[in-house]
Amino acid sequence: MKNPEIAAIFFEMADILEMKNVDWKPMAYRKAARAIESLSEDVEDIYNKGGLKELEEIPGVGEKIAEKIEEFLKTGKVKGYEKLKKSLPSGLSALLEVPGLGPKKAMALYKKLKIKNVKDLEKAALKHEISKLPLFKEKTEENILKGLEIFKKGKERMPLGFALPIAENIVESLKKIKEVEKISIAGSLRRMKDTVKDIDILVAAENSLKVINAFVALPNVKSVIAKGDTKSSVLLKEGVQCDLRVVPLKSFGSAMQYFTGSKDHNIELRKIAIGKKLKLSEYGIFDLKERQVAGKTEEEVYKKLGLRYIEPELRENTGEIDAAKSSKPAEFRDAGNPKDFPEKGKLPLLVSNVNGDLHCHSTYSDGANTIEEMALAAKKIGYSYIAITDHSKSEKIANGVSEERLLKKIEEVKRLNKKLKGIRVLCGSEVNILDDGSLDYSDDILKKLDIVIIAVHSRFNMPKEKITARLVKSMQNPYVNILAHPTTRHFGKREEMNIDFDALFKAAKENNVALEIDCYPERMDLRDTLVRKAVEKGVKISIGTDSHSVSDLQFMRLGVGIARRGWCCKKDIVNSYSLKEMVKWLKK
DNA sequence: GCCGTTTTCGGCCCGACTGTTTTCAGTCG
Repeated sequence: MKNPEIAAIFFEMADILEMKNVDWKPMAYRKAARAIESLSEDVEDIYNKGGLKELEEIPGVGEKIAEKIEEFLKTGKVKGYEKLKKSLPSGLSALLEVPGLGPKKAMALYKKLKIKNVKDLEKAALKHEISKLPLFKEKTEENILKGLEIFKKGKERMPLGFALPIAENIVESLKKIKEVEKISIAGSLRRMKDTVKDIDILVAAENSLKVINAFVALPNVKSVIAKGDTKSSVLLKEGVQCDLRVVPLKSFGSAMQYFTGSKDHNIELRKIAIGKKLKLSEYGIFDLKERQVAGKTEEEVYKKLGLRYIEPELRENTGEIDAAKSSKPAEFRDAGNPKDFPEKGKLPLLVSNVNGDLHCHSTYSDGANTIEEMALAAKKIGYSYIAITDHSKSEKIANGVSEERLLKKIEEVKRLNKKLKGIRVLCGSEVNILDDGSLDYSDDILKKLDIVIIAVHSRFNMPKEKITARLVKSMQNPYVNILAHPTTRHFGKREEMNIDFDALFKAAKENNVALEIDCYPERMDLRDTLVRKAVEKGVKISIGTDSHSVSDLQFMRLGVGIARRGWCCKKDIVNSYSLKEMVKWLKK
């Protein structure tokens, strides 16, 4: 997968061009980079399929950028990029990643103080050399030091599952202020992106200053980055930045729309507004005479632009705006006709909840709670069923279950199902996929289980053909129901395995094996864009929490968010089935 | 450099905060 590498080149080209004071090109390169970054398909596959023409189908990629991609794929280099890089010292463009430093200041620092990288910058700031410059005073120097702190901390994005509770706590605290009329999480957090750079919170209030003052005084605020009349940014002790914005109630809808993003989605909406001789901003939709014609609710904003309401998870400018132009209501994806859905010009009616959890551990392997405790917790959530899928025998480090203990577990689950009312325990296992694609238990054992999940837990770095063949073979076993965390990525630890996804999806469909969205915050695997591709091909998805304790069961909402970002309807998600439908599906 | 139901040329989203300024440039989201 060369997409991240290619996107990085274009991002850096944009940075360098910006420092050289070139207009518009940086914007163009960044737009293309963002588009390439969020593609589910490998750019190389796209090129092999249809050459330059096919590359130009990527939004933001035109003739010139397509040629550069071709050049990279053929030679591993982009001459234009090498030339740009040589024109400035290496490391200089990294200065732009320091909050508060943009192209202008970075260039001035380079020219006047020969600051070539982040290290030089820190040295100069600590020696108070920067404040001696004409354009930079003490305050600027202080801010650069603050920016350096954020730069060091904020290099990695925070997983959604960590950021969401932090944001919810802040919302709960601010709700107690009587001036707060409305409050909501916005930004990529509201769009349920798997990782976030910061936390955005929006408040409707007349007296904005009271709210801002309360915000910066919250106990988990480490330092204040900016504080104005309607807007403030702070660094939280948890190591993530949090932005608060306060608007009047009459603008709350358009502000929600604006601060939810994504950036590309918003730009498209503003273009639509201009086409209708309107202006869209966070304060509302305005006509030529600056009269507000919409903005109190988000629904109103989309309606005024001639669009159906678009769920936050879909707002990535990847076809949702065209789909929302249709007069047709959103619809369930038709499971019998996957090729044509979602029908062009139609929004999907997104999945919103599930009936059970199909990936959980108990004290039989490495879980913290007994099967009964897990079952009762699932019942409390309102589920109809829960699958207890402990590790198989070769997963020694996680107390993998021997055949003998597995037979005992089957008996225990039978007893429990007689005792428990209102929840059905499915006895299963998360079975290791061995190097050659065979499974860790014999078929004789597997057929005794209610549900079989399979997963890779070793040898992640096989070449593409080998890992793909391994996965395909494992899915061909007739007792297998779900492939868990298909790519085995782990934020900050492990990249996705090198898989031929077309082959994977084909095998999943042919063998009626669901692909899992593992909800563990560091995994979130399968990722959103691949989920979308999978369901477009008619592959079923299972959302599993991979719970190792009762409290982990709450991760389900994270996986549901990813499913929604993957345009999943109820019919695409196997654990939205009723117990009866589930039992039928498990029989294959 | 990209893009087109006003355009193949001439546009390119819009507004807040900060610092060093007496009206604005730079940066951010």
